[in-house]
Amino acid sequence: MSEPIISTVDIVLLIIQEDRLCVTLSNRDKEPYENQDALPGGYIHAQADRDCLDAAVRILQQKTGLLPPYLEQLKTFAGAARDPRGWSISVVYFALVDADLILSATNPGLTICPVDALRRLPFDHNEIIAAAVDRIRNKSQYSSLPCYLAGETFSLPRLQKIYEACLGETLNKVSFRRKMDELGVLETVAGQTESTGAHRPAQLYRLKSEFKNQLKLLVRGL
Amino acid sequence: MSEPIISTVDIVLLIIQEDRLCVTLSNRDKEPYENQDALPGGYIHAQADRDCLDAAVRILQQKTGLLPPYLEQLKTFAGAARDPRGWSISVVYFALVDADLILSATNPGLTICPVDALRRLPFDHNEIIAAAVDRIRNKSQYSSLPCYLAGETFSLPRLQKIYEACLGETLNKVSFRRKMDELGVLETVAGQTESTGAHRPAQLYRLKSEFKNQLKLLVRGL
DNA sequence: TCAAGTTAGTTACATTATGCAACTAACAAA
DNA sequence: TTTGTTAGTTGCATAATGTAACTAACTTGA
Repeated sequence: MSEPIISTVDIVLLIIQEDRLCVTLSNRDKEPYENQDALPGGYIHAQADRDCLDAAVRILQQKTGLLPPYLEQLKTFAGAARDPRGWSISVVYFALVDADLILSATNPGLTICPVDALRRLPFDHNEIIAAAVDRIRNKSQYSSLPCYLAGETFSLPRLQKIYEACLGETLNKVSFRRKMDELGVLETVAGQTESTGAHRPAQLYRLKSEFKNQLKLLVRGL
Repeated sequence: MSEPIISTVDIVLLIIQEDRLCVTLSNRDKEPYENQDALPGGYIHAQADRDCLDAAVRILQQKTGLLPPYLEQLKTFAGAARDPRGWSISVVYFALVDADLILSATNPGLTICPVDALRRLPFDHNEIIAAAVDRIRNKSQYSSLPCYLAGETFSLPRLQKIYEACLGETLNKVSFRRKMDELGVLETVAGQTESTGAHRPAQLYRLKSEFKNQLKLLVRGL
């Protein structure tokens, strides 16, 4: 039979702040590591949660008060050594959301930290965040994933900055615009604005409604 | 606190047989679904297994008697509805191995079945296998993953057939050979052989030793 | 011994994708 | 109305990819 194993869900909630990829940490209100910042997480409730995604949505709601437009299972971290309480399983999800939604929520226990400037975190949370960054970096190469880090509407120059933050490298402007065009997930919005200064204002775009909650992959032959 | 949750590991062991992608099923020796074919799996032993990978290796060894050259975590399937015993978590791995290794093992409880000709399986195992096929199809587009389905040595025409079985489409010969060359994971082996008929024999290749157990990804800019 | 059949592997070229530099456009501020 | 700054486009050089047609190496059978 199965031994008693601690079963939890943790969430890597990523946002863009000042053109940098950042993770949202939550101050722990219980032992172990009470009062330290760590990934938002919690126990799976076999009574309340129909599946893991349910648990992730519930926990995210409790800790941050929001339902992100993008939520995907990342990986499961398990073993005897990762939690002082003993053998544990953590099913980890990663979520993408517009930074403004978090900042406007003003949840007191939350901290935002750039993923490349993290200090040592409890459990194996540094390793988990590294896996999430790997995943988003990989998917950003051929998908519209980073769009979920932008708000409802955004300019292409801003979206390019977001892609660059995800990928950790600068991109060519013309190539980027061509690629977004051929992905076909964006549409212009009538009023253009985003006039942030003494220069030509940028056209605003939004995700086409049919892509509001899914990935469009660009399939490329071998 | 956490409720008691059944914690298991299941494995999608993929091989190529007659140029088709096939999955290895194991006859269940216990309830539920006793005597039916399903994915090889078993309970996590908190005492014996240091982590999930440990458990996967142990279970694979028990059920098939082999250690595959490639083993990667696929996804975790969990919920109240997937197992008649109640709320369960299954951390699923997928493994790739040369078909000859399985066929020579002659483990009596094993069945090989093409992934596109599966009947209804116990639990959510059809869904799990579909996820594994998705993953390998995706990774086959830009990595050397399918090489682990070939044996120690293989010809390029045979490797191309394997890639085609993984991707579910035919490939261009010249493009395929160019891509394998630029991936840089293969080396020729002196004696060429694989003369299977009245025609020119094919050069044999093998994975360079530094790639025997890892993926070489071709990074492609956005 | 040599022609026919079959698969392996290469070459040459057309087509498409990508990267870059230089351009024009649209605004604010002075 | 000139200047500075960012948005967006155009044209072209270079690189990647797909295709057809080739040559190479073998076995078999006349």
